[in-house]
Amino acid sequence: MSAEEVIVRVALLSPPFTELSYLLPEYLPPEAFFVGQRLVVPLGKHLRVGVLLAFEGGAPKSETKNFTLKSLIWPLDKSLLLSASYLDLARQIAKRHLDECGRILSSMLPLGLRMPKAGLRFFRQDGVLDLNPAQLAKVPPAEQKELGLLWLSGQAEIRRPGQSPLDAEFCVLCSDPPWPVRPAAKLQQALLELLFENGAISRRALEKKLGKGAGAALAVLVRRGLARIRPADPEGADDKGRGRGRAGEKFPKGAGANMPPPETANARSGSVSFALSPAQEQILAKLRPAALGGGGGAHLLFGVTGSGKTAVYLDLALRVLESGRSVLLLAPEVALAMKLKDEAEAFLPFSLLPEDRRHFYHGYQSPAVKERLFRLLAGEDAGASRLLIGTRSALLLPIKNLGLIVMDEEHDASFKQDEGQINYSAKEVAWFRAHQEGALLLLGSATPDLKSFYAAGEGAMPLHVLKDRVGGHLPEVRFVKVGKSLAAGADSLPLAPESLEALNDVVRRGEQAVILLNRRGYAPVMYCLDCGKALRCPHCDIALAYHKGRERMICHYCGWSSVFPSPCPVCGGLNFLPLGEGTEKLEEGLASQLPPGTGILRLDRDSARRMERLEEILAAFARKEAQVLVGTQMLSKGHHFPDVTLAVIAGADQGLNLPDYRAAERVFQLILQASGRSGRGDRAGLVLIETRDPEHYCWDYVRNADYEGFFARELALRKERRYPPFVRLGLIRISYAADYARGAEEATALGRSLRARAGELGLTLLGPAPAPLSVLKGRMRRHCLIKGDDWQKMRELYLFARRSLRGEGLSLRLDLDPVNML
DNA sequence: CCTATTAGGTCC
DNA sequence: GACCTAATAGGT
Repeated sequence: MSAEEVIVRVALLSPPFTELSYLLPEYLPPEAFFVGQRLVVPLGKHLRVGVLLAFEGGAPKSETKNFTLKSLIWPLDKSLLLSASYLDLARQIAKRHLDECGRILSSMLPLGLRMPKAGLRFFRQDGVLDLNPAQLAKVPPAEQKELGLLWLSGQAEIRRPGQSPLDAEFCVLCSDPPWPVRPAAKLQQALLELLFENGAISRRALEKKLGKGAGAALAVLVRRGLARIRPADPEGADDKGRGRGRAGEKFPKGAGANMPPPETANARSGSVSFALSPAQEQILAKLRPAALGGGGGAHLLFGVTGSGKTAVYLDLALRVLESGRSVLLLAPEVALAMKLKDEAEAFLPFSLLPEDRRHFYHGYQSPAVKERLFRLLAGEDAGASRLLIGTRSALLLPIKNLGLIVMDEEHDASFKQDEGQINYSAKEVAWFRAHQEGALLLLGSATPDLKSFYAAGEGAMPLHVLKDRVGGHLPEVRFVKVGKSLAAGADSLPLAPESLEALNDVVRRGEQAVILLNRRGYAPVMYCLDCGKALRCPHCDIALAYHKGRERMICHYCGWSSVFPSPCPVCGGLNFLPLGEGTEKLEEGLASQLPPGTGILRLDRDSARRMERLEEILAAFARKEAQVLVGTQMLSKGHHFPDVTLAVIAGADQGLNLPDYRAAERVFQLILQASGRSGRGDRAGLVLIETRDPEHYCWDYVRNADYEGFFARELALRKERRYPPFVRLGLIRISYAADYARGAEEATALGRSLRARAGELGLTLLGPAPAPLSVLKGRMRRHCLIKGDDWQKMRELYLFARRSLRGEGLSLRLDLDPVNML
């Protein structure tokens, strides 16, 4: 076999995400390639980006394969971007979830790094030659050879896309619904809805989604000030240049207002002091050596709201940075990450850490910004210490030389990714990263995940407790029984009379209140009075929620929406009755029940889809432009409003009856977090919890903010019912097209054979039962719940399930330790 | 008998 | 995911 025939293994970064083998092209020597390099490869008629995973040593086993190998086209990296440890991370996750490495990598990388859109520029004697990968593939061999030489001698560069104005220009929404456009302007409507749902989008993507003519519609919207076109990369190289679109920079001053401005911190750089309490000192005495020793491992910090966990994080961060290693601080939400950033900025001396080594990262940032930071961190030599603050996705950046990872609010469900097809958890990535780097992983929460707290109790990880609130008092908690207003009509009171009274008092005293209702929209159900049916999503077996502001009926599970009002699809009737209430209706109803002129703001995914709007709302409330803030669980987390003295939690029971073994834990965490919003200043706080079932065991512990009591009680229940942390839980999700007649039968048959196999493996298998959301996005869904004590056995069972499928129309997914049981 | 539609498998 | 192929249904 000729020596030139080198074969490489490549993981594709777009569907089908499989690993495939390619020959190296003749025009480049093997030395031009390395593991971790991104490559343009041909697949069928198209080009894809793949990552070089390995060089396949031996000669091709041609007799076993009935296809001819193709050569890859061209490398996309000149220097190492995806390090061995980065690939290892992806491979580990892939292995644990029985997924393709390529799919995992693709979910980890910024958009620009997965696209074969790059342009290659060659510097020849006679001038510059620009080629895209497709053109490159068609260049005659002799010339390819010449280009190969140019590449090797450094006379070539890879140009990122963005040349075309279609890619460089992003459309962004700059107004909120309802939009003043003619109902007949279908395209404009669709465009606005698209921007509302997806955020900023490039013009190319826009034209692809909405077809030709989208450009004209966009022009109209821009002219009318409803949308705007901005560069793909608003945080351009000249960082200070344009203030407008820079997401992260103008966070409400309210959040960090009690902190000294950065200049102050800078001035006293040498001896930074955050007056630490004895309790904090005591904990730090143990954590500092753990963080500085380089031994890695995870620690749990359990500290009630307001006990000063942040001070502990920042002190540790400071020490680790001083020791020359990098620090990653994670919060479950952008707004919280920003708050953390403000606090860090005030606390950490600039002399220790200049601007260019502090980074902020979150999902709202544009792909170009994400890619720039990715490249910056990947190109870094291990050495410089950096501070990176952000949300869960920041974990996927290739930051080197990590000494500390902090996950604040570690119990938060948003740390487990659940969108789309990927379901790995940030915590698992954090564990692995910490292990790789010998970094300390610090999990902090006022209401730790039961599993974490249990693990700590079992000695699996050290536990540190901060018991005392520094400043502020525990709020008083009262329960308000809501009666049988269930059948009452649309004009019933928005809240229980007792809550309204307390709310009025607070407003009259000039203080502030937050009201939490975990249901967005105006009304969760809309009945047709003519045929008595509720409006339903055509793809899911779910009632559509009425969103008054957007003038639409929306499916909260798949996002499908239709214009409202329009005739009932069943009977054509035009008389409707909205039933139940969401944040929109609550906001509206409150206006008439409070003193005239009372400011009411609403914070939920509808009102704060655009990040600028989220900031505006929080800032306006912090400036006391409104007395009442109504919102979903978005506002339960961590925001600090000193003048809030009342928190009303409406519909507190909703969560309790969900078909999920953690229902009580979630409600407990949510309410404790939310009640932490009340009475953080020097005035006493009051928390009112509206419930139909004041007897529920959960409330006893909520009343006294007794996490440990709740923990003990809940743990006993879990043990009795065989749920985590006493067993491990897995879910095999079975789905099939809704019109596939044999689906139910085949699922049952599969379940039968799985049960037998599960027995052999020592696992318990329940189901397949219809999933709680049994029809979603036009697919029937069933679940098999697996209980056992061995993840590997569950993987085996899943593999068995895949193998035993014989062309049935079923599709399967494995979800280990599911967060979402619906 | 011919064309439009769809299900299923493959891409290296 | 996007494409190709074969198999099918429906239409003239």
